[in-house]
Amino acid sequence: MKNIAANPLTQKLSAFVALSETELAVLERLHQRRKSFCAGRDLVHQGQTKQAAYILASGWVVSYKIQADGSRQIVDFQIPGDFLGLRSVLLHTSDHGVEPIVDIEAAEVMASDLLQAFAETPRLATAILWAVSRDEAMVVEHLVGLGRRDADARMAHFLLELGARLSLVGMGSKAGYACPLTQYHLADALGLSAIHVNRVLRKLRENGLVTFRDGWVTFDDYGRLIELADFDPTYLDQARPLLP
Amino acid sequence: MKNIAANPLTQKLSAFVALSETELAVLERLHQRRKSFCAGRDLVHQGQTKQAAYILASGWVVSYKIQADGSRQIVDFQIPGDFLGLRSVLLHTSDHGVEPIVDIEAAEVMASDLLQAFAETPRLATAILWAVSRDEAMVVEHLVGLGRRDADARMAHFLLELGARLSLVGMGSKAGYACPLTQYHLADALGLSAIHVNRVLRKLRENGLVTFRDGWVTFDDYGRLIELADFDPTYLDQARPLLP
DNA sequence: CGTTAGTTTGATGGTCCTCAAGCACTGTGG
DNA sequence: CCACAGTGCTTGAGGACCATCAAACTAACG
Repeated sequence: MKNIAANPLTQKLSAFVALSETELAVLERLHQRRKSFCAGRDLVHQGQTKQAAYILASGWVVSYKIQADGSRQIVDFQIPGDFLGLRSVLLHTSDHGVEPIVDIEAAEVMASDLLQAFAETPRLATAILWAVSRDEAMVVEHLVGLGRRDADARMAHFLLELGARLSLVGMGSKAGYACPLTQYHLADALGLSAIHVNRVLRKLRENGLVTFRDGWVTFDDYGRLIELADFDPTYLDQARPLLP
Repeated sequence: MKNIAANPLTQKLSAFVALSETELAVLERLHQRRKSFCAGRDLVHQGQTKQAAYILASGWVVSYKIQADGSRQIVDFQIPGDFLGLRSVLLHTSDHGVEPIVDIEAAEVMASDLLQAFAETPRLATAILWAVSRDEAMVVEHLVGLGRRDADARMAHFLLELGARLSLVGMGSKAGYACPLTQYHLADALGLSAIHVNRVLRKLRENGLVTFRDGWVTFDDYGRLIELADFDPTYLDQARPLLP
């Protein structure tokens, strides 16, 4: 038996599909072309036409769009095990920018690598498509939050979802997680001003729900936080494996 | 030469890929299992576990999520040529509801039909993946609008995007388009109250930008509307075909 | 030890929500 | 034919939520 959680993508997929030796090997092969990028230097520029897709191996990344007036909307954060820039490859042009929040390592994957892997192992293909669909579902949930949740519920939901995602790759639990985001990141993700983010965080902390401080998120009352956020982890937290 | 625009999906894809006879035939075959559904009766319920995917042949459809407090957020509208419920098939459970706005016709497609079509015609597979990626890009743009645009720009952007999509299937132009949506639909899509939607529409109309009235959208000043909305149709309006 | 990035607090005001009510149009049944 | 209910559109008044401006504070870093 190999080391099951050699990389975070494998770990994530293993939670939902029992992977065979062959499939584990294919996943490992996808991780070969490792590259490092340092924090703050855009990995992909908005509007860039030629680029590859990546699998994030370590570190945090942010995907965002800049408006004409200079304001920024963060679409999603990527954590280890997530794909970067898949859509950009298909559209042949990137509609958004991608920036490492901390120094990261990522494996470059060509469209051809992926197609070959799919042809070899159909079950793996299904697992990866599941992961991509899950990412899409998260974006939709994010959209709902921006449209129909007030600032408190939005923040609560965001912190809970991030916690659930991190748990899947062994970087978090119902107690909390390490988090390199600044309040400015939260503001740009949640469609709020950084000032209001600060007030919301204070309120949640004073109400004994969750603490965001010194690069660490602590759930003080997981149950009440879920209630406030109307958080339904179904789409993240598949109860049983999708494939036999 | 066959009738090129036998169905709206073919018409949409033809704008970006020169399709061969074989590919046209495969697309036609996907449309075989036609079904009709009447307005207002949910096609897919939020949380439903078993269902198929569809290609919309005629009519308008809305995808939405209902919150615990009863409020509704519309994620997207589908128009002829669009896919319905593709993600739900992969996730094995629907995270959103799907409701026809008017009486519609849709072709049911099984996952297996799609996979077979992909295997037969790789170029068609790429074209369809492009269409799916474009849908995703629209959801992202919608998210940005909710997070970072004020009500006026949001409305302007929405009406412009819809116009561009409809033009691709021959149902609209830079002059305007027929539109069966109510102001309540707009409110639920844009994260506003119906009352505020009404005021915004009045303002846009009085400023000579766009008129939304009696089931018809008329662009009174396309250029200024684009400027107000910061609308960039790149992601919808591929300048040159993606494939030779 | 000044600079910079990030956090915190206060004051003021605008955007947009909520409540309330009226109007126009359509279809229904007495 | 007319009362009626239902749906969708329109307008007004008051107020909540959150943005903006201004400024102080901390910690890290060269």
